[in-house]
Amino acid sequence: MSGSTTITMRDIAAALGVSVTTVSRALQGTGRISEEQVEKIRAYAREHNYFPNELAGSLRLSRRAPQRVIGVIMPQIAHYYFSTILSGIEDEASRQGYRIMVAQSDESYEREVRICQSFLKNRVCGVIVSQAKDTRCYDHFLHLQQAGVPLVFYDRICTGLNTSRVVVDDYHGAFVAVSHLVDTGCRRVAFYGSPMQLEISKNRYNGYRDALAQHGLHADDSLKFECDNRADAELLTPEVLQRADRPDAFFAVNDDTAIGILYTAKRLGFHVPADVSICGFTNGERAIACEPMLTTVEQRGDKVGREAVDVLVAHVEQRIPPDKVERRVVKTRLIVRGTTRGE
Amino acid sequence: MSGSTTITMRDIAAALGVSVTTVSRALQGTGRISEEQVEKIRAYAREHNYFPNELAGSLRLSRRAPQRVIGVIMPQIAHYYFSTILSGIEDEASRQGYRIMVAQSDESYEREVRICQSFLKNRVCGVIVSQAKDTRCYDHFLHLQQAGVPLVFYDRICTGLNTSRVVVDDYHGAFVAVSHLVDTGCRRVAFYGSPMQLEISKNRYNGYRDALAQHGLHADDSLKFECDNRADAELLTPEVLQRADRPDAFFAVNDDTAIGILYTAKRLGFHVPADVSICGFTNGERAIACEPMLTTVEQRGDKVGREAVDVLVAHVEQRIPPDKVERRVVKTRLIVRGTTRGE
DNA sequence: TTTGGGTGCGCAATCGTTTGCGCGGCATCT
DNA sequence: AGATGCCGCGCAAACGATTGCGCACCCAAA
Repeated sequence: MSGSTTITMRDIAAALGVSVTTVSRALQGTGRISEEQVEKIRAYAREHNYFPNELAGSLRLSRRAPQRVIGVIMPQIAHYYFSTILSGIEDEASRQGYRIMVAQSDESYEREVRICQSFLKNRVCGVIVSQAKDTRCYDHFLHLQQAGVPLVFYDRICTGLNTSRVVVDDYHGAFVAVSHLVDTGCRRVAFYGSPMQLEISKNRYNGYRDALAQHGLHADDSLKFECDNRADAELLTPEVLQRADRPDAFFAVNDDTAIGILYTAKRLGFHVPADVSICGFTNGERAIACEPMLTTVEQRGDKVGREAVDVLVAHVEQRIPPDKVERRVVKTRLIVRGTTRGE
Repeated sequence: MSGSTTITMRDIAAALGVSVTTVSRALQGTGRISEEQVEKIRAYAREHNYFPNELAGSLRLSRRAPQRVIGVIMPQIAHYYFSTILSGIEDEASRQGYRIMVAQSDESYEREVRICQSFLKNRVCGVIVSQAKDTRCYDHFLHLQQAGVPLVFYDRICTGLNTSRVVVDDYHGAFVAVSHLVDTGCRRVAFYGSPMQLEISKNRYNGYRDALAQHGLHADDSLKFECDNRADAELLTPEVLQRADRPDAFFAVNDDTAIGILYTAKRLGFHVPADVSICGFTNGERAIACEPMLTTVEQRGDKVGREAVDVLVAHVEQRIPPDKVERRVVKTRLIVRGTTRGE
């Protein structure tokens, strides 16, 4: 076969001596066409593996029904949490008959803007986005909205814009985790978090603080640190553990940081969890690769992705009006393992 | 603004009292239009943030130039190696001016077929795919080829089809890893691999066997096991280590399995690497989360992704004819860490 | 005054599909 | 026999953008 491009309805019509209209109606079963013709046309189409050109359809209907493609923007793809979210997005989108177009911003504002433009050009029907760290201006998101493209944020919410969003229950996750630490005998719990501008960090700190308060303890500011990766944790932890008023537990903003604390503590001769308890956040692959395995707050990325698609599709299909914002919260769950004492 | 859909050239033309043709030429700078008009039209377009409808363009040019969207099929997205590949794909595609449409087959043949159909409907210009484990029939891939859509396989190559492909150098990776084990004093190296139907497994086994042979050792069949995940490794390893002729080293097909061996060995009282050396394959997140850290063969997913896009785009842009297959191999590299003895 | 060339712009067709409307033929009812 | 209704099908417009062709105008040269 040298004919390398897909055939069109016109080709079928010509071959069978009927009009394009008849072919169209025969293929989609609408309209009054004789059984005989329908059979013949469908057979021919199957034979030459005809596929309708969605572009043409979407173009024609562009005013009424947009094409079923969702744009997805992520700061990075090769990252445990984001890749589980993406998996959830793909799964749910697929289930609802949508395809996804994916792009990573790489934490760059410029790339984010360019991605939005290309999504607009490609006529996606909606966009699911977690914004880049250095995004301060929201015009590109506004343009999408003005063009009638619904927007749903996840994980990193855009504080400057009031749109639908899906997040995990950071406050509750932190609250339960820290409660567990205190319940198992810890009295001085250190907090290793990201910069406080981030919603996530703020919420987790509040959960931490309130859990302590509920148990009659207070959050000691000298135990609150800005540290959210393993390398920094390995630099910071020795001095923290060598203080006279050293903590007997650590609550870290992610598993990576927690593992940095874990190995540093072990290297310094502390026993985990006998001397020091540690709790992370995420429950990624690493959490069960370390020794002892990490107690951590499970954050179901796949559910976040699914919910995001669900909200977005509801907007696209006008079951939720554009101006109404929907906020969904995915529950977190504490997974107790070896870095904290059993109850 | 209640006008929620993007404006078209017709809108601009109407507003400014010129023809659509003029607008088109003014915007893309082609044709003889007065400076004055060009300015006016561009200003208006910018003002109302006009974006060309790519669908219309692609439709018009469908016979000549396809739209710049690449379809990507993965068995699963939430997986370390695949997500790094996807990241590489996105990066390179973006750099070359393409967007990607991503779908996961979830290892299901039926889903794979449906994905191919929807890619055909959406008129992607090419497809990058790693096939599902239970795919035996290749018709859906053939349909893509017949429709003139170039195909590039990565990781899991389709043995029934002679297409362009990108793989990592499994043989060499295994050869170097096993050589390292022997060089550091190991004499009986066990092989934990996937079923031998898979190319990957076959190649890694051959590298293992030849490395032993080169050092005057021979591959003992009683040390070859079908075991490629942590749970199985934890079940299998105790009996292997309690044999009289037990191995003094393990070469595993992935990090997950290697970590299963590592912790099982430690639990049984063996010292790693003094008594038992272990080497994995992938160099994922887990490799540095375990203790001691894992010696492993680095497999650069991002490079695989980049190369795949590069080959595909060359096909799409006809720099490589459709019938010529291009095979690219991405180099692997041994990363020596704590589970093997230093040299 | 005619010819010629250049400039600024519009007409209309094209891509592949869907769909409102209408046309001719046949059967049925009055 | 004339009126009515249904059946099977085709015409043509529409979606948004691009482009070959040609029209009208102006200015200069003959």
